[in-house]
Amino acid sequence: MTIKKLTIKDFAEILGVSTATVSRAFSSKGRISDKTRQSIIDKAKELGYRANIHARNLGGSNSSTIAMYYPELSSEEPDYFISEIMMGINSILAKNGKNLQINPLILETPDSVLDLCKDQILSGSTVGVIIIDGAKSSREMYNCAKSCGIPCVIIGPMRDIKHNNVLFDNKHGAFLAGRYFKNTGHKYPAFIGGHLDKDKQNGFRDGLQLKDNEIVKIGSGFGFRHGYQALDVIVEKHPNVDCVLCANDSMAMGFIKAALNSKIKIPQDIAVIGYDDIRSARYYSPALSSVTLKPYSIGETAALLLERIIKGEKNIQTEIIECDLVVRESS
Amino acid sequence: MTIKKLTIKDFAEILGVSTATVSRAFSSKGRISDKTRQSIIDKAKELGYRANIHARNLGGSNSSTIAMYYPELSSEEPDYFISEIMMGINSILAKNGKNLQINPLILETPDSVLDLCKDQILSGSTVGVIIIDGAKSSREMYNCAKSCGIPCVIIGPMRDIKHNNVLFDNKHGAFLAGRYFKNTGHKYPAFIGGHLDKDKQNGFRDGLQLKDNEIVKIGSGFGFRHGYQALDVIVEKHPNVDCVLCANDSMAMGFIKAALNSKIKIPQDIAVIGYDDIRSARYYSPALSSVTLKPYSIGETAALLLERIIKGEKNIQTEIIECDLVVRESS
DNA sequence: ATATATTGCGTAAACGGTTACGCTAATTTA
DNA sequence: TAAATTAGCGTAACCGTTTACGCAATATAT
Repeated sequence: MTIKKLTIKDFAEILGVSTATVSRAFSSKGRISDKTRQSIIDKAKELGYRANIHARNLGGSNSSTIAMYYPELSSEEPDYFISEIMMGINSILAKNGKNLQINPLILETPDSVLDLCKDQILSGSTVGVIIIDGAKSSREMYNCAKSCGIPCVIIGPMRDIKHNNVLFDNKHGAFLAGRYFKNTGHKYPAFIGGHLDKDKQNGFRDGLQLKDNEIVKIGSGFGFRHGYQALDVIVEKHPNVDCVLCANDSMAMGFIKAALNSKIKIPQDIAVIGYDDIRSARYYSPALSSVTLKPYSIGETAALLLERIIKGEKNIQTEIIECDLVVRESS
Repeated sequence: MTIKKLTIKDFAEILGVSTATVSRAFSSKGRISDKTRQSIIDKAKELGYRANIHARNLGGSNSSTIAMYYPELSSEEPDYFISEIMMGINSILAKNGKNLQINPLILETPDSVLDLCKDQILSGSTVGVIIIDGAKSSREMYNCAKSCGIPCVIIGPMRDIKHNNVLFDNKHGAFLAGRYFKNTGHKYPAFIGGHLDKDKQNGFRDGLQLKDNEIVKIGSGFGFRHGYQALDVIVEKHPNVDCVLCANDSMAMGFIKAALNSKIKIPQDIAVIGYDDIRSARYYSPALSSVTLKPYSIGETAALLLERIIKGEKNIQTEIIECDLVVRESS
């Protein structure tokens, strides 16, 4: 049933031209008359000729797929923040005829998977790489791409990388939340988030003008469930907490839901601020206050940046994503 | 800066063996002693030799990337349903050393993009295909994969395809919602959703035991925003509506948010049921009633199915995803 | 008009692997 | 112990492109 693929040789023969001419018709390089090119393209459509991608890449032209690596923090709950970034990236790439290949990097990514990822990069199967920081192995992937000279942009707070990345200042974002709580007269803050959130913790502390030990810290994961469970800890061990910053919006929603279930009023009893401002935040009720990172547009920005690098621009300045506090109903 | 890649020839020469032997060390076919294989693998790790993926594929072995095509209904709002499916798929694939390549099919996908997608399939750049139905061109991609003899599973309500797909019975799901509304004494139903939702509309109608024209239908898109806007239409044109089924959860959340903003009580004034049961549904407040499709596990199921097909199983029965109505606080 | 540059295309050598085939050495069978 | 089989490896053809190079024909400059 599978039809034998038409190769360039067959196709060229039918047309009575050389394979080189056919190849040139589809490439932007090389010399060929417009007339010939057009007639070849037409004929290709008619006969269903398509160049084999692998042969193409082997031959020298370069691939059109971009690899993306993202941390998979939880396997049971989807990460909307990353999903939104991904969609943003893809919206740009698809426009320009590129494909996105996505690779989860779990906390303890097995070597086998890491190997496969490196294969992609090392084999030139990929023209560019976008890494969302967060996994232990993200750094490794970055180094791998770098040492291969493959265009690469990093999304996240990898501070030491000065060029070609899109960075958001989590410390500042959390600072805004802290300052807001202080200004609105809240006294007993809690931070819900994981070990990866040092920046946010510090910013929050500074905004509140408190010491580290004056802030309750709870954290075991990043999903709705973890936010939900955090309420118990607050109720049982820290009942006087009156404001909470969550490291992402999912946790904030989980937390609020648990609070409402326990007849705790949001924001009257506890004011809550989330982080990332995923699309659904404003539709939550109470509408979620959040530090806005605009994940969809982060994705777009990253993709655009990558395309500039691929085109050859050098040392592009890091794009800093402005983060703002959007106060809605939950605080 | 870019290091010259070690080719199989160079590598073989260093080891003092032939390229064939090196190749065999990494493939599962061919005859080679365990001792030689091990020493080659060790040496490869040491020297950093990696086979070029394109050459590999050209030579004859097959790729390890799976292409996924999904409809991009809205470019401004992320589709959590699809994101969750995607994560589910990837969780399985990553475990088995495969990569996922994702390709949005927008309503009017330009030919250029479609071409690129077909390239993937036709060039054998891909071992398998997963299609989420919904875009006009999904069918086209399906036919393309089929005619190339490439393993393919479809997620969605493409009824006429009897084998190798993951199907959910939207008509039944919506029926459950309709019946529930009827049983709980609701009289004036509305359906919010787009033109793609004929099945849901019909099922809803049957569950309600009403005629088509007795149900208000509103719909212009699939995002939070569209749900939000739908409320205006209800308030202005159909003020007696007392229950609403939305074609997905995002719209339901948007709708509820708008209602709450207008002091309309959910579920007392209007009962709302969503569709898909995305992860955040249960954390919404009021917790969203929804027809559960468990998108994450749909993704897992599809990936598992595809792997069986790739392994050679034939005519695997369609996996039917049971849909259930989960009643929470919004209805 | 001739000299020179350019255009359009074909020939054939890469690109970096896989694998059919063949040969020798080791093992099994009778 | 000889014959038959098998295991282990090398040689070289092949996968389907791209592209450097070369040559004629055409366009441009002098």
